[in-house]
Amino acid sequence: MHTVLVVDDETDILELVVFNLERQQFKVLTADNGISAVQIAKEKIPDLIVLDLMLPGMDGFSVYRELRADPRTNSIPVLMLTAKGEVNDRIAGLELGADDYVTKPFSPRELLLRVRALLKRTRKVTADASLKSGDFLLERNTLKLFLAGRPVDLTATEFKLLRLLVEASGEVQERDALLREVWGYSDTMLTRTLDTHVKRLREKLGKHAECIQTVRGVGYRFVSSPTPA
Amino acid sequence: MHTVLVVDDETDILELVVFNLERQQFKVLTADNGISAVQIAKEKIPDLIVLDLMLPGMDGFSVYRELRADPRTNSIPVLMLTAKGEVNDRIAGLELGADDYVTKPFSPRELLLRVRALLKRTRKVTADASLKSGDFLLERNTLKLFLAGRPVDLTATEFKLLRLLVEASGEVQERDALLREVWGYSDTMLTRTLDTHVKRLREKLGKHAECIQTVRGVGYRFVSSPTPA
DNA sequence: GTGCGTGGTGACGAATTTGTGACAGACGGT
DNA sequence: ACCGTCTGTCACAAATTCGTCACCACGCAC
Repeated sequence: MHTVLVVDDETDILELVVFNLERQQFKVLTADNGISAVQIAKEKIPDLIVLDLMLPGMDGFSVYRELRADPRTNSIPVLMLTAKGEVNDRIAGLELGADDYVTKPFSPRELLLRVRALLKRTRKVTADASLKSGDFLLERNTLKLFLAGRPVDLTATEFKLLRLLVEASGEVQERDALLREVWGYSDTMLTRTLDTHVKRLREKLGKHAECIQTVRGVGYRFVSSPTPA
Repeated sequence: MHTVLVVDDETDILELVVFNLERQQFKVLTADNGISAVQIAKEKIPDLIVLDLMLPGMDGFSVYRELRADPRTNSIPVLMLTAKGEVNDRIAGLELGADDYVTKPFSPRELLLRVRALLKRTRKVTADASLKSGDFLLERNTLKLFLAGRPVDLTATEFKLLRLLVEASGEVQERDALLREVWGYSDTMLTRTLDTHVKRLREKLGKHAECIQTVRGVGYRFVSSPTPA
């Protein structure tokens, strides 16, 4: 199940819909009027935003720029939608960084297909904007950690470290890379510094300590749901 | 730098080009005639395939299906390209699973932009092409081996060894070569070290142990589907 | 069957790599 | 200056990995 924010002028409302990838159907979840689309996006963090460029009294492009400016929304794929079919406009949209661009008139089916394609493509990247497993919640965007609802204080270094690990969730991050990215280029760091910080992170992660797996001889890896062996 | 395979009829050739994401330029690498596009794709494993549907004497859709049918190419994003501008055709393309669809006439710049967008989106996914064959899935980044879905932890050396074998799937790798590439140049390794590691690998491979065949007097060979012969 | 050469196996100790607790300096706020 | 926190470092413990060896098993030629 995916959440898609549709910023449209057809109905003159902003719709937060759930898109069922299998059944290929939209379903309106909430409909708020008078609230900025950008506002909603930042709160709801949808998986995809369908942005109509022909908004009344509003420049679609500037909405887009706002979305890209905020860390919470800047990685959400955007499908632009417009009546303008001119090549120039299509280029402008794509050049800005839109992930796709559909021009009216289009069949609902085509839009659906493009949405599906986009969701499929970006699922892994955006699906877990915030990682959750049980009482463990790591907000990727704000980079705050919650355990059982309670926020956990992370120091700056721990933050950087955890962030690198989480952003490459599932992949092994080499010790060298971590040292370089967290502490800057330093060959001075020949010691157990990294290990110590990993230890401290694990302490704060409590029973979720296993989420940070050590890969001997290589580095560390973050996994949301630790698989035994 | 990305490799893009362009299957086009404009020039009547198949072009393997390198796409410079920063400078936004294509550059023809090789141009072979008379060779199946699918063939090239399977050999070169490009990062992206631009597929013209209006190939002479050839159905673009069937090329597409062939690409999707092979494990080596089935994860490569495909951008379809055609003169057919009808909605139905666009739907057909997207429905098949194409990652994008551009209709002629289009400005070269727009194509470039779409290519860039696609590469950007799929970079991370395809960059770490994981080796797959049968039940095997060897993820380079993760340093993990999946057997029928279940993760198997490999040590650094085991991984190097298996990787070499799998990458040359089907071919015999000589003992010397393996020793050299895994352990560096070493004539010191006159012992049973390689054998031991092969043994350990086979243990971890479980019932797939037979996939690593020993070729007496020469070396080892990896085969995805061991033939009893 | 016997003998030779090559590969397989289990065990073991050394080497390498990580985890841990403690500690002292640095930094910032009061 | 005082105090608490954050950080890097160290010495040492614990955990794995790795190479080696002795020994066994198998295939092949005779």
